[in-house]
Amino acid sequence: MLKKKHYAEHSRFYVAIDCIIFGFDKSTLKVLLVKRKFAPMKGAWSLMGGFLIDKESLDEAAERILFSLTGLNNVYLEQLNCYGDIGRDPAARVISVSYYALIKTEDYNEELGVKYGAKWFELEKKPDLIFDHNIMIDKALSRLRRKSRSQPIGFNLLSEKFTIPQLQKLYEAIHQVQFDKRNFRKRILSMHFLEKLNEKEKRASRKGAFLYRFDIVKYEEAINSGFLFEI
Amino acid sequence: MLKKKHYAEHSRFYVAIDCIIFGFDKSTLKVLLVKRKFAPMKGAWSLMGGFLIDKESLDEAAERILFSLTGLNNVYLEQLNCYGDIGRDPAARVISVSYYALIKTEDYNEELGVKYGAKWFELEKKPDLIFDHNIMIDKALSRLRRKSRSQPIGFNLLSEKFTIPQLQKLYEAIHQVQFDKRNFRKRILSMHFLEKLNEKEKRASRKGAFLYRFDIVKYEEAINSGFLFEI
DNA sequence: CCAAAAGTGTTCAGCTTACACCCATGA
DNA sequence: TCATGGGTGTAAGCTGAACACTTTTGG
Repeated sequence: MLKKKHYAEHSRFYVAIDCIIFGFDKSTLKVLLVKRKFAPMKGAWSLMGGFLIDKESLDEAAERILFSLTGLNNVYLEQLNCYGDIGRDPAARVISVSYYALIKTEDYNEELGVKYGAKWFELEKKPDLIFDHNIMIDKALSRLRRKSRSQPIGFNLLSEKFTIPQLQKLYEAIHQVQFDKRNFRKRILSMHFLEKLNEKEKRASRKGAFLYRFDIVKYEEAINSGFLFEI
Repeated sequence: MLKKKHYAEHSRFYVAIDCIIFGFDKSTLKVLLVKRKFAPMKGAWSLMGGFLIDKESLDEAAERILFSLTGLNNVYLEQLNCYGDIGRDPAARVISVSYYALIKTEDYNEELGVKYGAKWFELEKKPDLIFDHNIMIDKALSRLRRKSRSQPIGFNLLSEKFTIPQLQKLYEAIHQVQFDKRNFRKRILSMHFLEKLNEKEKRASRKGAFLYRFDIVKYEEAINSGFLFEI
């Protein structure tokens, strides 16, 4: 069998997945980190990760690893980069594929994370991480910033129902800028894919703010008729 | 040794690199494909690829593989995605990392490519490729389109010296749109990082067009003082 | 002298930005 | 009644898009 011989000549490598898990809490963007449970760098802060197994694709591996920490399925999850420098993991040659996830912090079950020593960190206050995980987070943040401007992925970080001020705070946290609230509301509502509900959120103010819902059907319709999302 | 045990439990995988090599020829964007030399799918068209070896990083592997086909070093090369679906290569489980390269077709040595059966294809006229290589090209093209609008990577596809009409044709080929030549020239020259030379390119017209050179120093200066490249 | 590509300014519309005051409510 | 955040409209400046004629020169 020529083909088997051709493949068999080559080396094989451990392949791992590392997940950058973003969450949003009132007004700050956070990342979920875990305490590493085995050597090398045991006890250090790291991204949640795990090794690829034979019976799953990369995307499936990322879903499995995300689920094992958060208990969440059907989460926004996107592949980022592949890291393969020779010494990146001092214990063995490991090729690692990074994914980032956007989750609703309210859905995240604190209890489950305990066994991994998981903790949310504001991005500016995160500890130094093992290997190239700091770089992974930097790149994930760049991607989130870029992509959230041209695609409505930010909604994955909010609850189903949210107010316009909450949405504005989210974009301000992601992009580290301040927006004028009149202009922001005008821009977002002019896109006509937020459905206004007859409910108010009253935790943040005495007056209360109307709740909205992202209407994916209207969004798709708009996109198909040439509309461009842009924040 | 606990750590060794932990790693050794896991499977290892073949890791490959596939290169999407873009070139630009007068007015069309092209991709360089090769005839596959071994089973499975022997004789079919594919991207240039190769297996990762122990002593090199992913980037080094991509450089080596690109060099083996084109004889070129110091080429614009950027990692794209990682492909790991279970059946993507029917012969074995292979995790493949795609890279795209932007080369100057004038530098490419036709002779070297012969041994791989390499051939340039216009994107619309390319044959069907093996495995997921068609998807890899689609994604590479999306990335090239997006990135060439906000970063001056397009110049990697032109010779050192080029005319404004050549540059315009390049952007028209990448983005599949027509630009108004007055607006295009105005926009590109207002950025002040093209150096006008005292030479004319006279192959394309009787009048001849002035040659320009991309001045990376001026470009960096502009970027550092807040300028945003945008086409 | 003519064909073929290079080169050159201005105008208008639409979008982005800046900006200040009233409203509703719980404590 | 007052403090707090929610909600609203308009004007000015700027940017992007549309548009036509002259220049050069080899054949």
